[in-house]
Amino acid sequence: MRQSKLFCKTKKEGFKTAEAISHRLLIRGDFIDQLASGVYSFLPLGKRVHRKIERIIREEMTALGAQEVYLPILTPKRLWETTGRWEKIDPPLFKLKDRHRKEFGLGPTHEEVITELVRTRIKSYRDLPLYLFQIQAKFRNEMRSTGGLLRVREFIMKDLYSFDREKEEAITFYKKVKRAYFRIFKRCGLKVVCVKADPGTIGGELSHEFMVLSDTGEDSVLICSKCDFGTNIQKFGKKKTCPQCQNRLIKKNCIEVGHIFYLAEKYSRAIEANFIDKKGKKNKIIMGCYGIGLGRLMASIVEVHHDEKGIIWPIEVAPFQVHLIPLSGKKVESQSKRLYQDFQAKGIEVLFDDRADITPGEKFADADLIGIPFRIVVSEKTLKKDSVEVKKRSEKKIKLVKIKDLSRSLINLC
RNA sequence: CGGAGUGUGGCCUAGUGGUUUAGGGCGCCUGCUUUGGGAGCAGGAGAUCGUGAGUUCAAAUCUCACCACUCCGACCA
Repeated sequence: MRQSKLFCKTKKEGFKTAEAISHRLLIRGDFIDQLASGVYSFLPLGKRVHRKIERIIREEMTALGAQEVYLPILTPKRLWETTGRWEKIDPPLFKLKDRHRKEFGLGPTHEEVITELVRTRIKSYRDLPLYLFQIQAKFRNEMRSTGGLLRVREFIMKDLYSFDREKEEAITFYKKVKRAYFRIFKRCGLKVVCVKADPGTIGGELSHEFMVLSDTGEDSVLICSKCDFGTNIQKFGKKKTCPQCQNRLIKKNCIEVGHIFYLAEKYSRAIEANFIDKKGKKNKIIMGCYGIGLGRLMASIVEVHHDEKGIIWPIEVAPFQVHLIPLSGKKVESQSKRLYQDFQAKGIEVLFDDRADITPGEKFADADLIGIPFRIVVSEKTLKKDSVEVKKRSEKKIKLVKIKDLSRSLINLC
């Protein structure tokens, strides 16, 4: 992508009342634009990052044997009444009426919808287990939105739903999802703590939250200073030492990026989603549901990976892998164009700062703000040695690399 | 929903009743110059001072109402 064509206007100053660092940096870097409180547009850079996160999640879901579906956002009132959540769900539904005065809710989660879908076509134990997921918009009528993308009213969420024959099978899958979640967050460059949680209005018997440790977090957890133990503060009471290794527990702020629930029969009972087992007996389908908020995850990555100059994207979620920055000069121009084409041919995602009449300082400042992992500077100085400068966004040191060796070393790094 | 705060060109802001036909910086447009950390000079465009009502000879400035956004509480991915 040529930066001169990129729909992105970075700002030198963000708005001062925003508390969350991710909020300020994503706005300044023009990744997102706010339309209303808790309602955001994703601009090309932001959309690219979001798509990378989607890709990671989609891969991990597919690896679990789950199949992707699309479920409606506009959902009829009667479906919500089967579980009593038309009135009771918290945060409340966004409700609206059609021209015939029929009532609908904008889906904040899809247990009812998917259970209804599965009910009409799963009748036999032979059809189970079944795992379906969706990556789409959810609407939540929150009391208040906060911290940019950290808590919003419209957002893209991955929801996975599991349908099993019995508890043991369902719990085994639950554990598999838990491991998949750790992989997802790791690929996003995040260390998470998984803690036992309260099922809330989703309901069910067992649930775990995945927490990213970050000062901006609204939640807090107790983590062990030595081992990997972590727990919810309310659940743990006043104890000060780790039950696993007896070392000291520390309180940390955190952001909830994922939540998994073992639902058992809660929804299959209400919606009468049954199957016939081997012995010909009717049973309720055993369910689980597993959510990740993509925008919140994206903001959490920024909360963890940034410095005073801007964002430092982990390679797998970066909007581009390489930021190619030519300084002035005829030779520089032709050489960098060649590099740009070469990278594209090799499948390296590159943002080419071909903007004219922009001083080096401004290019560098933008590069630091946008946070692409590798920066390559081409200048008269470097070309005298048939080289370019390669700098990692996460490091201070700059390396001179011979142009003939460049593509190969980059492919290894990306 | 309760509490606190803010609202002045796209962004950051000065201005707290009267030479304010609202000032500056960034950004934008034109021309020249410049090119290793957000450049320089010259010229230019762009604002019903959140909205409405009121007080006053006079309102961006005071009063009231409404709206919007931010932050704290509760809830959540």
